Amino acid sequence: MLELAILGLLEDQELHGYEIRKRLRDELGVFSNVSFGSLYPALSRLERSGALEAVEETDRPAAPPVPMTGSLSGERAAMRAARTTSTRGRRGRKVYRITEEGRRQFTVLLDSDPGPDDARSFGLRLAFARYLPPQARLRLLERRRAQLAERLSETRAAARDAESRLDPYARSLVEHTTESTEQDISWLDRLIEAERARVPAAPASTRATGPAGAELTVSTVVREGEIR
Amino acid sequence: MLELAILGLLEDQELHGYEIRKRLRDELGVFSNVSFGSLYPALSRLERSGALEAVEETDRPAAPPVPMTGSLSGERAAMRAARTTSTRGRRGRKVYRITEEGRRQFTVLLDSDPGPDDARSFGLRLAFARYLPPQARLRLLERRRAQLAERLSETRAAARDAESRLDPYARSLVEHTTESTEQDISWLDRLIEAERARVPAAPASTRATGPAGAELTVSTVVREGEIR
DNA sequence: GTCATCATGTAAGCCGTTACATGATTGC
DNA sequence: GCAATCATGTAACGGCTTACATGATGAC
Repeated sequence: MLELAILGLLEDQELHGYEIRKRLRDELGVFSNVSFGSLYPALSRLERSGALEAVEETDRPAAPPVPMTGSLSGERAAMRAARTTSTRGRRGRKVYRITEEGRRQFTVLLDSDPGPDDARSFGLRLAFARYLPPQARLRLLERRRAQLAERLSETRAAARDAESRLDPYARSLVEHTTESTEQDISWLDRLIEAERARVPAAPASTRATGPAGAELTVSTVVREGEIR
Repeated sequence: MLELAILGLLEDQELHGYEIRKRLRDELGVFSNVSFGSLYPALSRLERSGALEAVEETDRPAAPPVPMTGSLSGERAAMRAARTTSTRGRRGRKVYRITEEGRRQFTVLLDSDPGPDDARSFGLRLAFARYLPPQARLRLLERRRAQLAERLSETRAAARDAESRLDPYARSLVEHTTESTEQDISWLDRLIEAERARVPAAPASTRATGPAGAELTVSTVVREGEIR
């Protein structure tokens, strides 16, 4: 999940760790305040797996790759020079760039079914939906809709059973959750409709017409970024 | 969190593990499908800490306390007898009962501030709100409201900055999330109002009148139980 | 000079998960 | 007899958190 988010951010531009954290918080809303304790190890993993390549930033933006020399003193000197000469001396920040392999991994991650989907992973995928081919985009939306619909009907069945012994607080909670889910579903319906209009040549897949049209009143929307 | 949920369920009645799992799923909605891998260890911990006491179920519901004798063979025999004689022979289920110490722990857990509150923990606490004294109930609601309000204004600020580079999908996501949060907040406002009406002798605390009245358009409701 | 912010990282731990192992009871 | 459900547990692992350690730079 975190790796998906990182790769997605780096699709657009190269960034260093600290900045990635900011974007995750402000841009994506998801992962409000990822901790460095999980961010930096994730970056290392991605680098080891060949999805990212890191460049010690020397001076100006878009500096030449500067392959690691192994000569520490040399690199220190370069850094010091950069510091004195230019815009603003920065500590050696590690700027990450996505590789072809990384792009491939991103596509795979983005399009894979996360099983019992939670809101966060859906929110994240939707935020990167522009990188998905139209049919995959539609599949993402429909999958989510189906899950919410199923949840909603289960919740309703359970609520019918337990309603009598529910106190006002629990009841209000259940009702509010149900309403929210319903709104999430109708939001998804709008997105799905818009998406179908954009791709009228939709190869009427069995999945799309089957369970999706069955019932209309399901829900539980995005609500990622809840953890803070 | 799990322990809070378990203690809350057992406030009402004694239950065995398998049944607790069901209730967690159907009644509370939270923890849809807690795994046994976390449920049973949690029960053991609670028992060790003295919050629960376990009785091997012998036969009829509401069997006499049957203090542990230490004589395994004796208990086994009782079980076997029960199996043959009565309603339906069951495997030796371990029925848990909350102790006074457990009730104390429950109260503490329920009323403690879970720091950066996530939706799940709020939902859970609200479901057990009947066990809270009125002022604590009000505090819970106001705390949650304040958190949502803060989140909302942060999201809005971030959205203003980043709006230009947001594609339609991300933008729709942000908008929908914002709306949901607003609705969550107004739901909370209704609950708070109702609560204040019930306790007109509210000792006008500084926390209540200060930040809570500042802005009206914040939100992000319950949405627990998302993980399934 | 010292404080806030930027910047990177490690270590330990929490809280949950899946997968595995076991076995009794009920219904077909 | 066999499968589904009830019932309890252990082991390994996952993904994130907090707390800690370190240090540069810029503003006051």
